[in-house]
Amino acid sequence: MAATIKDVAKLAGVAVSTVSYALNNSPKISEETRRKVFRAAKELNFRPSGAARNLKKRKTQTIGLFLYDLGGPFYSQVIEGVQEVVASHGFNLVVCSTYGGENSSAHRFMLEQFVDGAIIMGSSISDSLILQVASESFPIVVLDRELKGEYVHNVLITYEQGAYDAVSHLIKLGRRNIEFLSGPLTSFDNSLRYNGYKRALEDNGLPVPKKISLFGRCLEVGGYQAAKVMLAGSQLPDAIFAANDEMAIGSIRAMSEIGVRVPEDIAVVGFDNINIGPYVNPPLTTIGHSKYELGAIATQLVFSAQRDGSSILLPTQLVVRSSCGYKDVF
Amino acid sequence: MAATIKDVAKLAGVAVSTVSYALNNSPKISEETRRKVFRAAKELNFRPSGAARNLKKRKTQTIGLFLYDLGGPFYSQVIEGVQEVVASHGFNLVVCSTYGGENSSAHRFMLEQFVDGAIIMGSSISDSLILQVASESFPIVVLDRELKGEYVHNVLITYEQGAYDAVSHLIKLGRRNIEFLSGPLTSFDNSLRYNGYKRALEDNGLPVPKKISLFGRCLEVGGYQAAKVMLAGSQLPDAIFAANDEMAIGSIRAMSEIGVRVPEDIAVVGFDNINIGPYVNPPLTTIGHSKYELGAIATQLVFSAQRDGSSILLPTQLVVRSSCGYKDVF
DNA sequence: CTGAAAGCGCTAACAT
DNA sequence: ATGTTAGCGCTTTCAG
Repeated sequence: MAATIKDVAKLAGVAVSTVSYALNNSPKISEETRRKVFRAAKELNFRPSGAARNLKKRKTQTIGLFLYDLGGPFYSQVIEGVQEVVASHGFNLVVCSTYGGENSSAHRFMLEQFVDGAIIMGSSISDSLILQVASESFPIVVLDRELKGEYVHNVLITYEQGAYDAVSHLIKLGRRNIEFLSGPLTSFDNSLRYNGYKRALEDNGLPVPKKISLFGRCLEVGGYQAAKVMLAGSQLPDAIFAANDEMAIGSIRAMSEIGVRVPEDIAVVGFDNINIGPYVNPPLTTIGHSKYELGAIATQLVFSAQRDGSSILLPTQLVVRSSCGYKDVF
Repeated sequence: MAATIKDVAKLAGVAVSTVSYALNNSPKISEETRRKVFRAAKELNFRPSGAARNLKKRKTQTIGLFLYDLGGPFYSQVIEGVQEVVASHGFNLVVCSTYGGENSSAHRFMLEQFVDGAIIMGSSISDSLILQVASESFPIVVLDRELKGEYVHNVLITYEQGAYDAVSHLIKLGRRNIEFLSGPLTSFDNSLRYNGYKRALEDNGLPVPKKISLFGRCLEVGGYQAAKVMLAGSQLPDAIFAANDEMAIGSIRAMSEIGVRVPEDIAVVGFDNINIGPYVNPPLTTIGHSKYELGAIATQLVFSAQRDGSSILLPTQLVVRSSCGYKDVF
């Protein structure tokens, strides 16, 4: 049985309240008593119970970051941004998966108020749940959807514009037959990217293909498979705009396997500017945005404790490498 | 003020214990009462307090995964392995950074028994802390060091052998002057890799360079910088064995910048087989090990609840791509 | 400066 | 099948 504050009090010959004060460095306690208490605590190998403290204080001093999939090249940088500012506030950060729906750790943590605030990315926590639990004592910021409510903030990225820029770039380079490698249709991000794609085509008087290629989640294999079937078609596009870099990379792999040259035969633009980008062959032209900043700003919003939900928009920028052709650099 | 179980009891016109039983689906409760309770709970927007439950039950049903840096291509797969088996036990998973030493979330969580078990990777949680807190009710598994104690388990990878294999591969391919791109000297993993390197050289009657290249943590830039200075030296090696893939990739970047050809002039082997490996140019020959399995097995060990610390050793294998030359494939 | 005591919200005997 | 009640370990008035 682990020692409690009571045991420490007994050993030190003081009251429990004194122990509590001493351990929390309250100025009320004399140096001598404090030392006695610390000695006793060490001797008993005392470790305070976080659960008891949380219960009493009705706070946990921790922020939750809830993501669908904890791996993923995209997330790692936003995690860093979050981590940094959470730590600077002296809070703890837990990152949990939303995988598993109702039974996911993230769900339980939200419901059971294990955290004092949350940053949510990915759609597997429902709007209604978020609105239900958000409150002054539990601010929430969502990263990839528009959701209005008290104590819920949004930080968004100009994905639509980014997609528009990507496709415009392709068009400027002379590509005319540009196909979209899509992520899940239910994804807000994905639809934004599709919209930008469509608008760029229309603004340039190009027809919008009704067919879009789609293979499950935005993973490398998804891009690979989608490209495989695209390549098996009768008429090849001269460019691909992928909903994200991983899919773009997958598509490049599929093409190189059958000898289609990138960018000579087919140009490729990705989205997100993940770390691998510069290393693939050819180095990937893509749309970048600051993932670190996304995390950091979101976290600041959590701490801002504003009742009125704000909505922050972060820019994207085209990052030119060579997967669209050497005219890329101009 | 959020509703408590007491409020629910009052509204439903039953005792608090009845509410508790009902909400926890105890069979003791009649269907009718259960429904009444659920209705009341819903009406009050009742959410149970995890803190109170944890305090009462002295368990949290959550496992902590403590890593130094939550991003990193290496970790993502081990996280997946952990996530999966934690979920299959119906537990929650929190992943926290050990960054910040004593004040890191990970530290606090260990100390304040926020989790029922921990998986620790990276050395910033001290051996003594681990031994201090490990117990029947708090099993710990460490992933990258040997540490014996009750309720502490190790899962290790045959890094030494992997390094041996990597360097032997290089030697078989005719390379004689092989340099080691080292990670932090304090790192257990790194020293294992160095030992394997050294042993392979010795077994083949090759001299062991006293110089090793070293630039901070095992990151891409570290490899880049280390390679830069190496390349500035008078006598170039004909091969590089990097302590991990990221450094290997960084070194390749440094070389391609000044026109040193890989593998013609200098062959490169990495370590860890991270996801990017196949995409860099040239595709990286490396030493692989199953990171998913590492996480999954570690987690099973947490749940095994054995008093005697066990130590599991996972194998590595050479994965041949083309950064060591086309004779690679044989 | 220190001690006594009242809970925080829940669970689980135990009693009915 | 349901109610009463005693804590879990801590913080924090309030008294001294």
